[in-house]
Amino acid sequence: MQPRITKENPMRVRFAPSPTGFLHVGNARTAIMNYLIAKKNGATMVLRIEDTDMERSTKESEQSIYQDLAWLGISWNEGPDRGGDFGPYRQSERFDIYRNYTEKLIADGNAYYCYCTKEELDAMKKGADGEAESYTYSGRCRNLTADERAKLEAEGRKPTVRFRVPDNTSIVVNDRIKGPVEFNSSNIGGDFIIIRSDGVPVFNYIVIIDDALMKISLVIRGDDHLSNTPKQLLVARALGLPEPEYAHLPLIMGPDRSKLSKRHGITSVEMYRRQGYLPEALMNYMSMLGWASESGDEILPLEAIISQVDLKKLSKNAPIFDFQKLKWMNGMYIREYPVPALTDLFIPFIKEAGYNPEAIGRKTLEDIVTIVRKSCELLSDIGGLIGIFLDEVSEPDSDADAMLRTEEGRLVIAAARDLFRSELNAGNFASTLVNRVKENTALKGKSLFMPLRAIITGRQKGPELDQSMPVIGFDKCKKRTEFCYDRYCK
RNA sequence: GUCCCCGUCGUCUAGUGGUCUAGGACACCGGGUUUUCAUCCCGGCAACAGGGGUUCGAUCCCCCUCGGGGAUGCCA
Repeated sequence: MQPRITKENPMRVRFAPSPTGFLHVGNARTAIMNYLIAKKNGATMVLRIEDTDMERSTKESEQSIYQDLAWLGISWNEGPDRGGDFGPYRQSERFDIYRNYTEKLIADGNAYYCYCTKEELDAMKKGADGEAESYTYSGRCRNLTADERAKLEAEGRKPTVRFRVPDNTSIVVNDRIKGPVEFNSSNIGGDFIIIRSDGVPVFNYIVIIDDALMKISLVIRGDDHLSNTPKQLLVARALGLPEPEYAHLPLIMGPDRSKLSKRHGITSVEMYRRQGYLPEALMNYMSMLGWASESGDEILPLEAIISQVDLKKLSKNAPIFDFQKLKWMNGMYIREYPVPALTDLFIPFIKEAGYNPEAIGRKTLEDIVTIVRKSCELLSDIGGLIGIFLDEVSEPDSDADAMLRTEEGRLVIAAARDLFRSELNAGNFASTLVNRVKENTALKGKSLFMPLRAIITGRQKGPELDQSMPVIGFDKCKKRTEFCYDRYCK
């Protein structure tokens, strides 16, 4: 994506993850929406790393976020990894910037030092009629004199800095998705901490500074931030900073309607990749979560999604993540993908299943992929299927075993063995085998194919038999037939 | 508790004051094609949370109730 910061097109969006673990699909959706909207409008997309939670933030997480975004096909114009005119793009590298603003807030009387300890705060909460959740900070450090401060300081207390929330002030968030949402400053929880006692600033404070300084015009983020937006807006007003527009995306839910989390299933983008989802499919599914295209089509190329995406069309309801539908969509992508490229995508999963792609050969690989893709919803599904083509003998599974023990099964085994020993050759054995067994046994349809399938593949399900047999090859098919004869017909 | 958001098939959604017998997709069920499983095709099941208004007429507009979610951290 080329940056286009022009007078005609100053739109700037940002994705601001915390590097505290793998990229979660909920965050991925936020990233995707930012990307789609940026693409649609020719906007600049900023990637900002919000790493002020020193305990949980790691460099490895940051790297994995880059990787996961890149895998999805999301690119950005400015960020820690590629620079830009509004850096640094890691909050941990911007503390000097925040310090200046904090000093200004304190000088203007919009913020003050608070010497209450965690323990004292906890005690006050508990004291509040046992209703800890309705407690708001009393503001008891609001008007400390210099002497009082010095005394507290002498006790060895390290102060936090709190933002002084004005009384009874209306704050309206003009949200592009929700519409105008009105809050009153009196019930946003009282004076909130903006600098921890260790000197590290908190998210609610610096996020608005960064958005302003990075000239973000539209903040697209999760719904969970909506309630905190008035705090951020209050900070912006106290500091005289420009306010961005907002679009709060409804949160993605799990099947039980609570915030999607690990206990609902796979939630990290990384795991989707490892399980054999195609980035295009994940991208398609997540992009379309919450709205529908005009035609009603759900499988759309990225360009079509970009041209149709629109914040106004987004549903206000929190969608439930439908693992099944994503899987279906993935299967559709696997079936439509160009075979050479698809083969490349399958290769890691073939290796994982214990087979060596180099030894198999490109031609055979592509033949296998062509046949097998119809039975795959995930790339990893090939692991359970590829052995059919490559193993010397197919050990029958329980279904196949049961089939081969029947009278019909043994009849087919015997007939096939005779044919392999007499008239069949490597030329066109596949179709000949089917037709001659049919003639010799007078079986047809299911009762012909199921035993044959069991003999050749050891399964009752799988890729199309007449296409598979030529790829498996004459020798293996013969060997497997002899194997079955020895086991079931003696 | 308080503040805020949301409420159309099980799920994702389309929909508009009358054209709605509420449409599509996933899932599920049934049928067909495939000399077989799968793919593919066809069909079926299934929803406007409830109650008041406003209106000639409400799924759609307003209010209340109920239900769900989020926020309320020296997390982001």
